[in-house]
Amino acid sequence: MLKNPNLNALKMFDAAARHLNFGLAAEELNLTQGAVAQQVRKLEQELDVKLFHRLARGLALTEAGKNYSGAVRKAMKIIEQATQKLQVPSKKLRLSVPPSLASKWLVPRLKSFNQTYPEIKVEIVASETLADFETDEVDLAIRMGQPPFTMGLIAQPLAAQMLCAICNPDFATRVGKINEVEDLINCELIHDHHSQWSDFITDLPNTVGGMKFNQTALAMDAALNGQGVALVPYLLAQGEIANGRLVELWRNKKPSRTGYYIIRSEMRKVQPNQQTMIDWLLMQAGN
Amino acid sequence: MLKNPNLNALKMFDAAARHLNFGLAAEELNLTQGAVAQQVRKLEQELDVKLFHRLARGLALTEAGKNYSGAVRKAMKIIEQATQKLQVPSKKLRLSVPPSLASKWLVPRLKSFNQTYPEIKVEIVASETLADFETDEVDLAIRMGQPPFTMGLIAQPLAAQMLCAICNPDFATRVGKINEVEDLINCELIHDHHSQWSDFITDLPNTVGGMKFNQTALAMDAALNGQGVALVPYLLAQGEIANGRLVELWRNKKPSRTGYYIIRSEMRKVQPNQQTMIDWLLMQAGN
DNA sequence: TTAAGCCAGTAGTTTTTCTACTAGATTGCG
DNA sequence: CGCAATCTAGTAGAAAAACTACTGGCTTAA
Repeated sequence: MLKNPNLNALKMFDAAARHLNFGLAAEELNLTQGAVAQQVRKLEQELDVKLFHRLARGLALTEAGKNYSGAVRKAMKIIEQATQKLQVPSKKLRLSVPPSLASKWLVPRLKSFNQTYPEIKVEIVASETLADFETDEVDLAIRMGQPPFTMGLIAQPLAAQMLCAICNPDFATRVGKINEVEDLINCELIHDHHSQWSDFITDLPNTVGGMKFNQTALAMDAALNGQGVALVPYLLAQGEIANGRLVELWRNKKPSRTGYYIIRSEMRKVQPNQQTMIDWLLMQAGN
Repeated sequence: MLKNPNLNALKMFDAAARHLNFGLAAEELNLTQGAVAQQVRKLEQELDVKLFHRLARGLALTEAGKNYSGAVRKAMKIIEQATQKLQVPSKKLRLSVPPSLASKWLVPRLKSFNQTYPEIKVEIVASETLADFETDEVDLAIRMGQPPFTMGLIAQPLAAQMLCAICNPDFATRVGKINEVEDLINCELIHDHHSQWSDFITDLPNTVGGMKFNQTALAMDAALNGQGVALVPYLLAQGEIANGRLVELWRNKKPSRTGYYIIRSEMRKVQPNQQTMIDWLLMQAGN
């Protein structure tokens, strides 16, 4: 009662105030003349204020009505604009990526994306988990793993895992040529939190240490630094191998369904921006 | 559809966004939790935008929700304020007065009113007709006449008409003392649009001219100027007679119901401001 | 493990809102 | 002067919406 005008009635008042004619206002709102007249009448009762002079031909705003209509018009405009803005799909694109893929693969290439699509504002969320898909409002994600992922998500392969053993050139000359992965058993092996050495080297002594990192990117940095041999997805090392800063000692060529996947929500349909990003990612990964 | 969110649902969204809790929002709006949740859900469908993250305990605004809520809050505030202002009775008081009464009686005294009641902003509408009571949004009016006035109006006597014949002192000495009104028949008679000389002087020759004005105030001015004798309501001349600038040659002492009345609408009830004005007017008129 | 807090969902009732008309008032035109 | 056009007021009844009262499920805190 105190601060409670019926807002839908207010909208009718606004239309009526603009047209100074219930019929035209009704037309604008896809209603009948009676509906608008009735609502305005009720509004006037509710507020206990006369808003219009009813003339034989049309309406005229009262003093109070004039003041009120100004404010109401302003408020309606704000809502209208905000609503419109809401419905224009945002040009932002939030991408959730594992931290190591972000630093070693995505970020170096992102400049080219920005140059090609300057209108798309990319936001990178470095994250390992998928739980944030909803709450972080991520549009797309890249994850390591193999299908099926959680229910409600759609996965599309980006690149196979293809682990490879890498070290820097100096270290490589020290190791010499190897034939099998097992030959590396006596090198300093650098571990990350996936620590998949044991999948390839049986009888790996627990004691044999080397460093351990919680991120693959850090393991790679250590390898670049000559601190040992790291086992990392080929995708991450590709660049550094090509420019000679890393040497590929071995690569797992066995095909596997495990790999990087582009993940998106089943709920929302793909926006053009998102499709652009997906295409670009696939191209960058060589598909 | 395009620019058509249900505004009442928007109000619920606003409340929910402030409390981040449907239950509390519902309490604020005197509704149940379900009603608010339902409306917000519908609003989200309508806009095709998720506004809240539903968490196990409470709500969190989405990115879109945050933006929208800001705008909506602003709009609601505007409406709230405008509505409040609307319901505070205006401190304005619009008074419709016959032009001559305004210039010769009311305006000279208005200064004292303003000093006594500085918080009341008085607006004078000089007008002869009563038709404007509705469309001009006049709070009170003063009119010459006799009851009953138009239906729907309440009249309260302010002062009797009490016509008097006046001229300036010089002119008065020339005329000399008179016993009856008819003695004035040979003077220059000044007429206004009421032209009531003929009510008192029978056999008034049409030809006898003198000046004619469409406002009593102008007739009075002519009399002040020594251009003749005017017949005006005593109320208007009172001041000038008291200060000696006019001389009263004759006064109609016969009582009559015709006079100045304070008129107000039967519809609206008397506001305190209006009562103040009525009391002040009566006092000024000597009641 | 239980209790409490909070959202989602649903069926059914209550309330509101719309429509379709009719009536009355005023204006403009022939 | 009277007829046609234009508008608003008002009303009853139909249609639509909004609200309540619950139930169920999930999550956190004790």
